[in-house]
Parts: sequence; C-alpha cells; structure tokens
Amino acid sequence: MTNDNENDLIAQRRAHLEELRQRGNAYPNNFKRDALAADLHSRFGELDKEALESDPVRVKIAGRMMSRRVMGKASFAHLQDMSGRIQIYVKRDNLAEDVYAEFKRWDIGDIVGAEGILFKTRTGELSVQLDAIHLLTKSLRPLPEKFHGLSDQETRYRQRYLDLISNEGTRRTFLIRTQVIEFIRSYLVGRGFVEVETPMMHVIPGGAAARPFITHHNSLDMELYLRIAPELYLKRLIIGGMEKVFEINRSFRNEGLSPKHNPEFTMLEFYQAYADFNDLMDLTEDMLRLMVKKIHGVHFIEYQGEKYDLSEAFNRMTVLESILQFNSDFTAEDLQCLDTVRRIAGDLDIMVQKNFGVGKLQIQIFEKTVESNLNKPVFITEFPTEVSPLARKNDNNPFVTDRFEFFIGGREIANGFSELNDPDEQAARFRKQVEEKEAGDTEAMHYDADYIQALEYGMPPTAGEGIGIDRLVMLLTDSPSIKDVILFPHMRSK
RNA sequence: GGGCCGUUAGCUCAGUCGGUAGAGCAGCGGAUUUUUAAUCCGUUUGUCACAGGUUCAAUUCCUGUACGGCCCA
Repeated sequence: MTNDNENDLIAQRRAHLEELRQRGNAYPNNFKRDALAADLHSRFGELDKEALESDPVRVKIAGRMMSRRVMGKASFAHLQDMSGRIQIYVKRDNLAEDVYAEFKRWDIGDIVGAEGILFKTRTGELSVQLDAIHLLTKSLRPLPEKFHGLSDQETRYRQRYLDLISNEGTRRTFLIRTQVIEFIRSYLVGRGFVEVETPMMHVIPGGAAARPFITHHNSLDMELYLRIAPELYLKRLIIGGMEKVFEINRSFRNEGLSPKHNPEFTMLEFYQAYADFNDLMDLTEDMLRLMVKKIHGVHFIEYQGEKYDLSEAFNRMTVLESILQFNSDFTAEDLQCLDTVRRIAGDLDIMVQKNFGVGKLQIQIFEKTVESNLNKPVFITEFPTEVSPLARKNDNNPFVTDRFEFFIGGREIANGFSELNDPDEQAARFRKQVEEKEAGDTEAMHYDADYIQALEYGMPPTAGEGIGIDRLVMLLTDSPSIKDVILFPHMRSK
C-alpha cells in the first residue's frame, strides 16, 4: 500500500510536520488523559446546562479529531477515543496566545489532547470548552470522508485500522466478538472446565478431515503441520485426568477462501469426561441461549433479514429424517441401499466416487439438499460412522454414531459427539482413513499411533464438541462474510 | 478451478452511443465567537486498476492480467 507518488494532501501535512519537528518534539508523549468520551456521556450527559455551570467538571481527554467546524474565532470538533466521541469547543479567547491559530492549521485525523470544562451546547450536546489543546500526533494521510465513511470492502479488510476509525459498526462487531469469547470462557469456567493450550504445530495433523498447511522445523529438520483441530491433544488431557478442558484458539485449513472460510479460524473445543453427546446438546442450547441474552439483551437473533428465536426448545432430528423432510421423491429405504443412494447422489450432480459407502453418500446428499435450509436452531443427530472416525458408535445402530451437528441460519455452528475410547476400534478406524487417503482422499486422516497408545491407557467415557467462533460471531453481528468478523482476514497479495 | 459483476480525485460516487473527465466531502484562500453532513464566496486535485489490440483518436470497444465481490465446484 506504500505509494511513493504522494499527493498534495500528504505533502502539505508533511510540510507542517517538518515545522513541528523544528519547533521541538513533534511526537510528545507527556499528555495524560483522565476521561473517556463514553464515560463522560454516561456520567454527565443527563445533567442540564445550569448544573454543569454551577458545579464545573474539569476533564482531560484525548483522541483523533474526526470533524471540525471553524466559525472564525471559535470552532467545534469531535474527538474520537476507544469509547466513542465527544465534542470540543475551541475558542480563541480561552486559549494561550497563538494556540487557536495553530489549531486551525491542524487536520482531521490528527490526534490531540484537550483540557477544559464540560458544558452543554445550545442544542444540548455535552461538550468540552477548552482552555488548552495539544497536537500529540500529526496524521499525514487524509482519512476517509466523514459522512459516507469507508465502504470499499477491499480497503476495509486490507486496512482494517481505517475501517475501525471510520465505521462504528465495525468497532461494534469486534467488540461483540470479544464479548462472545469472554462469555464462553466464563460460562465454561463457571462449570468447572479448565482452559488449556495445546500445540498448534503437529507432527501428525489430526482431529478433522481437512488438508493441512505444511511447515518445516530447521534444527530438527522435520516437517510439521499447522493444526487442523486441537481434538486429539485435548483428549490426551482427558486421559491425563483433566476431566473438563477447553481451548479457544486458531486452527488452520489449507482450502479455498469463501464468505464462510478463512484459512485460519478460531474454534472452541471442549471435552467433558463422564458425559455423553446428549449432555453436550443440552449444554450448547443453554450456552447459546444465555449468550444471546447476555450480549443482545433479547432472546432472538436477526441474521440477514431472518429472525431466529432462541427461547424455544431447539429441534432435534436425525440426518435421515432431515433428508426426507427436504426430499419427497425417495424414502428412508432408498437411502440405505447403496445402489439407490448412488443413483440419487448422481442425480444431484454429486461426484460419486467408487469407494464412497452409503454413509458418505447420505452426508453428501444432506449437505447438498438440507444444510442451507436448516434455518431455525436444530441439532442433527445420527451421523454415519463412515464419516465420523473419532466418534463412538451408537449402541443400537452401529451404522451411526452418537454425534450431532448444530445448525442455525443454514450454517453449521457446532459439531459434537460421544468420543470413541476403544483403542482397538480407533486403530481400525484410522486404518480405514489411511486406505481412503491412499485412494486419493486428501482430507482423510493419518494413522496416529501416539494417540492410540494414549487411548490404551484408558480414556474415560467422554463427550466433546467444537464450535466455530467466527461463524457464531457472524450470526451475532449479522455479518454476511467471515471476513467481517476477522480483524485481518487473509487476502491475496496485491 | 468455472461463470457473472466491479476497479474513475484522499473518500463516496456520476459520466463519456470513441474526441484524454465531473459532483459532494476532504484540501487551499476569504467571511463567520454555540456549530454538529455547519453555512456563504472563490479555488486546486486524476497513469479513468495494469498490459496489449482495433482506430485518425481508447478512460469508453475487444483480448489478456491483477485485485475484489457474488454464485457454482
């Protein structure tokens, strides 16, 4: 973004900076503020003119000058700090000699410190009448326009700082993101979970079906993979006796970019010993409901024009039930017959590979015809064992696992299951994955002998779950793209 | 990877059925001591994404490239 052909606007500001440098320190750092804009509004915004006059409140504020209205020997401007904006009233006669003339030469975007007393303007806006003002940092580049702000999506993502300066909505989105993560932490900690950090560099990438990024460790001279999921390490901790653990951090998947996919994304995973997948569905429902209530103050979410009520009990249905609900031209029996399910998948333009079993085909049909229709909050259960290599088989129907995914607004938000803790069966499932990898499935898992060994020491019956934080935040901030909820989304180099 | 759309001043956007471009804001000069998208008068700003092609002439038409957006795989 460095552009050497600086235009006049920048040249003028640079010339001014040069003057400042010659007069002394152009970048002072001795101004200490004692108030934030939003605090002043909440503490003094309700007081009337007379109250503020009879009992003057002196404040020192600092922030970026976002607008300025010069009316000869007096001016109004707005300063923006991390909390919001407050207006300043700058009057020549209240300032030291020549300061006002200096102020008039400053630019929108400059960072200033200001001291004065609070008052109400004629229109009732809480403002600060200044008796001192200092230029703290000269801004050399002009900011986006004050009224429309910055709307070019590419610039908003590439120069997020400009987006944050200009767009209140962006600041709000990332504030909510923080609140979501804080809420989850306190919710889980409040229920006895322990937050941990496990490796992001894996010798064997595991815990999900995805292509990893590969990197290299020089002194060990070995290949390492950026993790695609923390799952297998968290379960090692369960084996180690940390019976309720969670981790909120980045995972990395080497796949295409889309409004729903960023190569690095934030996931919550949590594991609870002596619980099963039903317990986690209950927990998820409770956590999401309380989260929305805590953050939005209401029991519903509005996303892209649709309203989702979280106060009603979340629906639960099986994969097969959901497929049949959105497809009337075949039956549950059809979906269990390999030949028939192949034909159905083929009719849906699904690339049917010869090693795909019934379960894999069912899930492809599910993804193609059902997922995007799952608008109201719903848990989908009974995922085929074939596509769930880490989940425990159902006791009554070994074709499926004790697993669920949670959907809302047509998107998968969470995935949880009772964990497979039989080391021999896990070993067999890994071997099956390796066969699929050898057959060309780049997303199939590796055989993780170290994990099998850990399981052999005995993992208590456990349930675990992953929740995509980015997608959850999209939902709570009504953001159409994952790029809107990641401060610095991945962009192609220009 | 494929299809469609976009890229014009610092920002937000017009526009040119092919004759090298405008507005608002920002900036600059002036007026203005309670304005708030301040107002009033005057005024400057451009590799029209990049590279080729067609043409007397291309920012405009064509092709390719880059980046972005949406949809599909």
